[in-house]
Amino acid sequence: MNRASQNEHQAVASIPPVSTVDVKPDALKGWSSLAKVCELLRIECPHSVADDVVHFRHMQFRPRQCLHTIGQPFDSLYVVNAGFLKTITVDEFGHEMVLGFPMRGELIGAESVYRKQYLIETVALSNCDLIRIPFKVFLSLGQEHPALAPSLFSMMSRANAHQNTAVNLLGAFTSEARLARFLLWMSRRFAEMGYSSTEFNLHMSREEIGLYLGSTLATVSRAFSALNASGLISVKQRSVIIRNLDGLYRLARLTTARIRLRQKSAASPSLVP
Amino acid sequence: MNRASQNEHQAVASIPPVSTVDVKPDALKGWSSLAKVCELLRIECPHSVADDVVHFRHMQFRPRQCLHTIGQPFDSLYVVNAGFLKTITVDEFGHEMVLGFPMRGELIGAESVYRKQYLIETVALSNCDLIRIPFKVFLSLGQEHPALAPSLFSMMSRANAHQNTAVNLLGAFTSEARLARFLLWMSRRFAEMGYSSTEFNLHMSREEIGLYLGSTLATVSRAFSALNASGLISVKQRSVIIRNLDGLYRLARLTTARIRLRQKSAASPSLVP
DNA sequence: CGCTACATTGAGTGAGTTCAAAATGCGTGG
DNA sequence: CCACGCATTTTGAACTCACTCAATGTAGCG
Repeated sequence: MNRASQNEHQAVASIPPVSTVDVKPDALKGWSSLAKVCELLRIECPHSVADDVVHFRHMQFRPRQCLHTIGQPFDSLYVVNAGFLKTITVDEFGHEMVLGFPMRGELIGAESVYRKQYLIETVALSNCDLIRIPFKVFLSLGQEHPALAPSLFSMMSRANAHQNTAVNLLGAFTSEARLARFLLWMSRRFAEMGYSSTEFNLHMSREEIGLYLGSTLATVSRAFSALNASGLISVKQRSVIIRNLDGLYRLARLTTARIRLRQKSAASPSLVP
Repeated sequence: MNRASQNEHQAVASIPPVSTVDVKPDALKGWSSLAKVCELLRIECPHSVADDVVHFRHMQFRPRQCLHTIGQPFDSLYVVNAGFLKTITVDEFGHEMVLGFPMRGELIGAESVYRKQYLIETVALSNCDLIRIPFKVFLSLGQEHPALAPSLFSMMSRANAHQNTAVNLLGAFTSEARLARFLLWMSRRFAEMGYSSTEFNLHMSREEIGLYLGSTLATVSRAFSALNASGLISVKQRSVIIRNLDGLYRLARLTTARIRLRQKSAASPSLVP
């Protein structure tokens, strides 16, 4: 229930270096127990295996580093312990699409199991600390600890469900509504991680957001400016402060064009137009 | 090869004509072996369990019938043996989104495992014959037949990967290019099912396609008309004949100038040197 | 203090949405 | 068999949002 880390907003603009938020202390241990992994993924970990001898190796990545590229043989899943990443795919004629932005507690690689090769490319957007789960170990866990099997399937399922929520973002037609939904969704995810739900740093560029939301760099930037001008958020570079949650919700629910920032004065009465 | 079935439109819940196309003969048996299910899903089925005593029950649905609604307790996965369906979700504001169109050989429900309740609503678009896999049985399979476990995870993974391919369709292309991609994708799926890849019946309405592709009924209809007029396809209501596959491909790769996002990964060598 | 990335903003245009009317197909019932 | 009604689809006309191109502004880094 802690509302940790108010430390980024203005701070981010001025103080760039290795944030203590991005790399938690315990990431430095180098190994994590199964219980820790389960906790990260928010799935049940039967007591019978809680003190298991199996431990998982941590791996650190720096911005722009790739975990894996498309076509590479699949061997491991990853669980994000700290940091921010993006997953992308390149279609049959070289068009790049952004599929998601994995964060703490999320599983990477679930879609690549069945083909035995990675279908996506995963790139670190910040310093990252990931827990590597060799798929062989993953399988053996299910064998040796029957009580754990349901959780393993839950892991896979959650990754799938996550994709669906992402699709929901695209349901809004106007760029501003899509961005509003995106921000609300990010807000929720930051809250789940124990960070502030109103002040956070998006670690991706405008272009990456655009590719994710199905629009362009310029449009995303304009949408940010519009939300900023209407007082719903404050945005400076990649750090965002949500000023008016209800207003954002109202905007996010708009599926259709027609009325947009016509209601901006209603959204923030404090700001005189 | 069997043509697409023109046999159903809005065959209401009054007439249950069992189509010989949509419901294959062997679907009438009522039960399927594990081997059959694996074959449908195109995953390996170890010989050791091929003659297993476990059998799965078939269920028939008629157009507009729901398999399950959102929030209902999750208990079973389904594998499509015959027929066409849609999966939808309703976001927090009541807006409906179409997530996919499951067809023969696809798994339904993978995203709902971890919450123990269905996150989606699945609706039959035609007469359907589905194989029900109670999740308890699914779990016990992994326990009793270790050799099968990898395949079970593959099933989950495939459902996930499927979602990703779907996202690819939504790239910021023109409506005609999106529709072209959609048709090519459907063509491939029909081919995989053993049907004609050039003549088939889309069982969904223009509106459902629109909700899936992120545009509107009218735009989808116009795109159909344009493709029809250009001779790439012939379309009459929901039945489509692909006349010029190469032309469709050319159109599908056509992008309203969306390029770039140059990748310069610091560590792993990327696809393009 | 440059350099290079990224972000903001402007102007013009085309594509897609909206609203609305007409047309088509299909089932029902006269 | 045809007339009618309903649902879906097609098409038209106006509007406007978002894309493209391009210039300017702002960080961050050597």
